[in-house]
Amino acid sequence: MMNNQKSLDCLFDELLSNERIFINKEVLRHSYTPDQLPHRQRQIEEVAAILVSVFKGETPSNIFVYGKTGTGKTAVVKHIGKALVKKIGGKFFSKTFRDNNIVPDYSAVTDNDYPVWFIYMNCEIVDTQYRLLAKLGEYFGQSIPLTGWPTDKVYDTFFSTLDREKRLVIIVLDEIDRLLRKGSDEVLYNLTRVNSDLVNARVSIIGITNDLNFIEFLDPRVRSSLGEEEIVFPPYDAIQLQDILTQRAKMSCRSINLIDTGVVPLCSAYAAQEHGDARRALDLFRVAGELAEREKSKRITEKHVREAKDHIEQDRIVEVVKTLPIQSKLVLYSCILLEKYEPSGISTGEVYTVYRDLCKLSSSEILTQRRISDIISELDMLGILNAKVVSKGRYGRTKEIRMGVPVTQAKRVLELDRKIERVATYVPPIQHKL
DNA sequence: CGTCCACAGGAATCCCTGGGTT
DNA sequence: AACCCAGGGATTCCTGTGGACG
Repeated sequence: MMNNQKSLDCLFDELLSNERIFINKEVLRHSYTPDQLPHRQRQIEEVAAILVSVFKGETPSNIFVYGKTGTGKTAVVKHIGKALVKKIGGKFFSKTFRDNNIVPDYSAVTDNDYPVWFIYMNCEIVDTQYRLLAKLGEYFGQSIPLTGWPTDKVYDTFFSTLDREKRLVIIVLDEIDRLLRKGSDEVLYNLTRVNSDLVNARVSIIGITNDLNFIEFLDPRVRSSLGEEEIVFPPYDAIQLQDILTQRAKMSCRSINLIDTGVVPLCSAYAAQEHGDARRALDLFRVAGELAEREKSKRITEKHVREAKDHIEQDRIVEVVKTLPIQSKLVLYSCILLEKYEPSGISTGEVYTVYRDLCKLSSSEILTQRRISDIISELDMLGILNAKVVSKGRYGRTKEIRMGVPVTQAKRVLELDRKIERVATYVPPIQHKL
């Protein structure tokens, strides 16, 4: 009978634990734009105040928006785009491109006086002048191949279709710094001064970036044009993050009671440490919830949040290392092998000699030291390595390289690669300190 | 105080891929 | 088929440099 009793309890337990915590995880995704944007009222008003000239039939000033990642820049701009289009009475349209990559559901056309277009572009994906112009051209119904044409032809086609009728085009360039990176600020220059050549159409640009130094590297002419209006998004503090997270948590969970009281504050505190990144807070919360569900826990607890914090970092490392090109893997592996002997920092030269041996052993192509130097810098930017330029006086200048992630873990992931596996038995020549 | 190491890192160029036009 | 074009990775050639050593 005791047995019976127990199994009945278990039955309920099981039923209860089968009920999931989340009912809608969508709202926790980065791509989701909520209707309410807490603690961004001021920024919304600022942007709106500039764009209001649309209603007076004027061309709004160009806007430059900057702030760290996860401070709501993109969300605010999209939000306003939506509101703007709604107000004018336009209809949202979405368009699937041939590469069916971007479906901009917040771009819009109205038929009031003349059409207003609100176009959102993420320059992380559309990151060269050719691609940007081609993409813009596509919006206006031009069919431009993904590659092949000379750029000036792409520009001309874009320009002439744009100017075919009277219209106002607001172009949002998110992650605009990507366009500058490696190369041409030509597009920006052309786009910012396109108005002087246009007869019918008008263009205004909203540039978004999280790179605060970005402006300094801009061509002065572009800078002054793009920065007609500047709007700064300060990082959220822990309290503000709590508000944001609470709002989303309510939407995503079956019941707010499934969340321990410490959970939201803890997520927010962690995120606040990382320059107030709201995305981070959302990620932490989502992963914590997923972990809770996985272990059939009825509630999300602070323990889950702490686990989530590790989990996210681990996942990132595994993902990044796993998808590295083979040359980068070989370089990283060289660093790992050397790290044992020189934990205080490895030099580029040392890495290169080991790397060369590894290449021979795995019959890979040997790249030049110049290139390896760049690869090391790339790994540094990914946070997998820490490379600092130091001068050792009489003994030259070099990068002092350390591991940026746990060695054993990185090693394990690298050795999943067949080519790396083949060189796993290699032992670097013994280094001696001076 | 000047030298000189061991590279850093910029610039021009090449090579290759995927796609165009004639 | 012959030739042009953009863009990304790589090479070649190069000038620049912080500071310990002598």
